[in-house]
Amino acid sequence: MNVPIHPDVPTSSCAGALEPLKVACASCNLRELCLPVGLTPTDLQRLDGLVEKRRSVPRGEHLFRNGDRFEALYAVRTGFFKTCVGSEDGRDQVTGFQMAGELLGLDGISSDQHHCDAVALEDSSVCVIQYRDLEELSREFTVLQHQFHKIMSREIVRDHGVMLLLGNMRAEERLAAFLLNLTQRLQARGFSASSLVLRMTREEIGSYLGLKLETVSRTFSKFQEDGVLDVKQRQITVLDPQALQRLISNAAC
Amino acid sequence: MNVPIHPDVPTSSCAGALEPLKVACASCNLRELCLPVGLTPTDLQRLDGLVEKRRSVPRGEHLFRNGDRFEALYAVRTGFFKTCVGSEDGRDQVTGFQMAGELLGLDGISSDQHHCDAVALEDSSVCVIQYRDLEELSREFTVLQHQFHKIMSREIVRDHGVMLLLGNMRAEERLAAFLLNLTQRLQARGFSASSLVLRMTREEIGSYLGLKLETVSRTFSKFQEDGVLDVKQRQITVLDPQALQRLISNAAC
DNA sequence: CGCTGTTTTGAGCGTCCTCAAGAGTAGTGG
DNA sequence: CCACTACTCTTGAGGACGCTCAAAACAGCG
Repeated sequence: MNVPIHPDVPTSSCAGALEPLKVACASCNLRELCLPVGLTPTDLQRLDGLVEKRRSVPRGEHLFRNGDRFEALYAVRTGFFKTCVGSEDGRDQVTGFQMAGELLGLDGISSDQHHCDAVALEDSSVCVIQYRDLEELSREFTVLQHQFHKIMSREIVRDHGVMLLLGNMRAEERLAAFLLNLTQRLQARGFSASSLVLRMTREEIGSYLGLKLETVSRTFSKFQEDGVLDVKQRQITVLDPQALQRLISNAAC
Repeated sequence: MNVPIHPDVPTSSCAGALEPLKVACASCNLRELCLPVGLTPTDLQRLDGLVEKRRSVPRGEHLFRNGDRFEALYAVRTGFFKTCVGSEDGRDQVTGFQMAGELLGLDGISSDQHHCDAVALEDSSVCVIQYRDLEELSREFTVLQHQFHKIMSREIVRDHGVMLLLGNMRAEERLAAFLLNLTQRLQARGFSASSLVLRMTREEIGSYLGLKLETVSRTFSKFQEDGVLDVKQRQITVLDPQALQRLISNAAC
């Protein structure tokens, strides 16, 4: 388990059942990371109708699949997801890992059907946001509209960063960038920046980074030899974060 | 020059000066590819205020740069662009090539500043769409709002496709996918599907595909030897499009 | 405890990169 | 019109990085 520093951040242990429980964004402790960033408390009240229900997704299950009809976006409440796209000939590529407060399903807007699979990597729960409702409400709330656009744009910027990684970096640099990104996001959620538990396999990391699982494993081992990491299976301790940073900054040297 | 089949599609030859000429989307022959897809002619009339001016960008010049304040989106009217992101240590990655009817600048919404460079690869002209105006109008026109969301989502889906390419494909497959994508987009704009002129260097293609320019050149040569392409510098003729298709479908075999 | 899936590690190989030279093309100015 | 320069593209030879194939160690779970 990743150790929560802020005790009010939800952990997997409080994953709810799949009842359509009314959950107000106003009282959600993820509101500073999630869709309603920037909304005033009074706006938030009126937003209650938007997130009408939760859905829990057990580890290994799909939240949605490539080809599914698109109707809703999903905000991760607890747990951890991966998204992946597949090529015509069966290979697949992990396109991202999503944690609490992050949005899933944006790919579906383009043609009213999903273009990737979303799979829970641990027992998870999401808030279901009907896209029609979001469109309607964002016509009324300028702040919500703007925030939604920002989230989509941020996803585009993120994807461009991944392209840079896949197109230009070597194995060590890719893994370093991946780990730094993970720790930063965990830190923003109140977890330790130096100790983390990977929710995904070496193969999934490899798929995301454009590497084979053996290469990922070897690179972890090398980081351990160099004293940069302590690796015990999926339990990772970052001993020298600056070494990771140097890898991706001085990469050309 | 790519040979227009539909004579009403604009070519570079009619690139305008930089006067703030009033250009109505209603009378633009790109309207079926561009932002106002799906709007009725009467809606289009009311949209006139949105695209208030054009801007022409000579070959080699920047439309915007990483770090520039974000204020507007740009719809390519004529010409051809590349976008690229740079890493901390100076390497850069081409993240896309944009042609007539495609939107530039979506990356800027995330933090009110641009996160990539946009460079004209030939003398080009763009329609300037003030983002504030677009937000405002899309609150009024549901169709416009939805179309805009679709365009952002499509960009995300496209980026995921590029990740798949960069993460899983080998050099020949990457170049085949690139060429098929280009010819399809040119075809949608009324150009030949078999004959095209590349607007970018081997190095830029390589950067986009995560390859070195020598590898791109070698792969072009191999395609020529195999009778799949005819390559005369940047003048490309696709002799066997199905062979390209097979490369990316049967890739694993 | 045995089964299964994940991870580690080794050895050999292939694809693409690096370095380098030369040919082709475009733009500039005499 | 032709040299001159700068840039782009092609092609070759050698090497490096990551992949493939394979086996064994390890962890999780019924």
